[in-house]
Amino acid sequence: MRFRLRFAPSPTGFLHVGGARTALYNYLLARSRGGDFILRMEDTDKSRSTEEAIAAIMEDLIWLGLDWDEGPDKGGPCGSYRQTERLHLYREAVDSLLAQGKAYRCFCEPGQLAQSREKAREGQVTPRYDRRCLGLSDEEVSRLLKEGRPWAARFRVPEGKTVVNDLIRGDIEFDNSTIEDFVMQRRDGTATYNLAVVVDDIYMRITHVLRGDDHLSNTPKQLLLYRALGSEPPQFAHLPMIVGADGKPLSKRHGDVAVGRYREQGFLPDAMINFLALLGWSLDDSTTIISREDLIKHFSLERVSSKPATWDTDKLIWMNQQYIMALPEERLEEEVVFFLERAGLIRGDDSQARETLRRILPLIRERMKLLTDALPLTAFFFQEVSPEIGSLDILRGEQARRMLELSRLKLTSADPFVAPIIEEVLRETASSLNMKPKQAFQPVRVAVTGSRVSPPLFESMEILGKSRCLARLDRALELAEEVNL
RNA sequence: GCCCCCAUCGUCUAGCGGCCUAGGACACCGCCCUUUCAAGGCGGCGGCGCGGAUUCAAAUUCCGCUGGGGGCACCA
Repeated sequence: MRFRLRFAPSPTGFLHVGGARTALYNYLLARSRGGDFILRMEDTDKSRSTEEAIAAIMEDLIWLGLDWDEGPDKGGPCGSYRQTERLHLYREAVDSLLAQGKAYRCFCEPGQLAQSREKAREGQVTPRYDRRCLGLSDEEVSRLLKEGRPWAARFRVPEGKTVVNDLIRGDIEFDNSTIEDFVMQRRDGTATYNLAVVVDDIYMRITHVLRGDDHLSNTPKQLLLYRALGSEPPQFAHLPMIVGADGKPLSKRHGDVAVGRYREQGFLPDAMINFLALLGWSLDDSTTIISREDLIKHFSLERVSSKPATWDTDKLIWMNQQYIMALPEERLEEEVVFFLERAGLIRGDDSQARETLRRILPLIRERMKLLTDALPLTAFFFQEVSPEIGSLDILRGEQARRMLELSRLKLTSADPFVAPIIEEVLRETASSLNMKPKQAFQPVRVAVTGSRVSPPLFESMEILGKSRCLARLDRALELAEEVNL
């Protein structure tokens, strides 16, 4: 049997990291078994679903490298991949269930139902539909229908027990008496989530459903529906939720939850995938960095944890740094150019700037945790600097002034103006002034880079070039004058 | 109130009865290297929620408790 899995988000917002992990696990299982990965939009909630959200979700999935075989944008053999375009299928299912007596029409007013539900809650009683419309006679039903009274279709939950055979948790038994006759079709004729997923998954021949834990208690309802519709249900696996530090489901309160936000902050998709994969799954007792290929090769449900995982941005950051350090030169350049260009520091088609950047990259790559870290580390190459407020005091004092003055003078005759020579000159200067290297180089660093934290000084100076270095030393000298007043 | 899930260092986890004086990674703290910051090296801190039971032997099995979470919609 060919594995067919799907990711079915409701397009009411951006792709959430939890959703991304669900998508990833579905993707990995499909790919590891040579199956299909399908994208389907659960947009039956018309009031909250938007086209922008559909586009945004697809964009984020593409960024993550989770490509699908069938989906709203590329179609496929199983009809439309948006629920709003499959309404007729749900209607047919309801009609058939109605005809078989496995479902019935409910004419109750939603408002009234909500009211009695409230009352039940207050009375600390389990709220459940009282099946009052199940008792309606055929005559009454046709009379109400003739009157044009709106109705919803409820599924008639049979007696007995329903067991969910979860691939991660094992068998979970539910007593059907704890399940109410749920609505499958609203009075406006649209299908409800439980009906729509089941019909779609049957129709799309989905073999495995991997989804969040929060759907576990919906599963028996869906199992009942499969049975009533005469279909073999897929295999289910409920993934533990991703939670915040307080153990509550991850939400905006905990920080960024939108995949797009991580992209903007300079995270690499590969790092994100690696991190997400390990949030609930492990290969063995020691693997932390694992490639997509290996993920596909080794992913299995048996090694998925059943315990909720806490989102840990620190670990994601560390992982991102690992990926930045391992990125091939050209790739790193591309990624960094994107951010530098966006910040207005360079133009992507400026070949001279690109050349400079290529020389800087080796100096900064192990200093970057995020791609955006390249900005403060490279800005001084592309624009004039004025020492930050916090660094001004480095220029203060007689020692600093003399170091700047002397090195300015000696550097004039440094030829060629390359790192080893620059270093030699500066070290000699420092020792002639009886200064420790650390103490002596900081003023120079601030003068040249504008900051007390920078890429390696001598190499940076070489790349910057002699004239600009001398000019910056001059400026710093002037500044030092002012600071000392 | 009812149903369901979960429980190893602060965090992600390994562990599927003896290999565990519980292993790895992140974070944290030292030290080394060092022109700043990183990177790197070395070392350290730190955990089986509690109580029963089974067994020669339990982190590992069973039961109870406690704690956390999810669900109980004409939302998905």
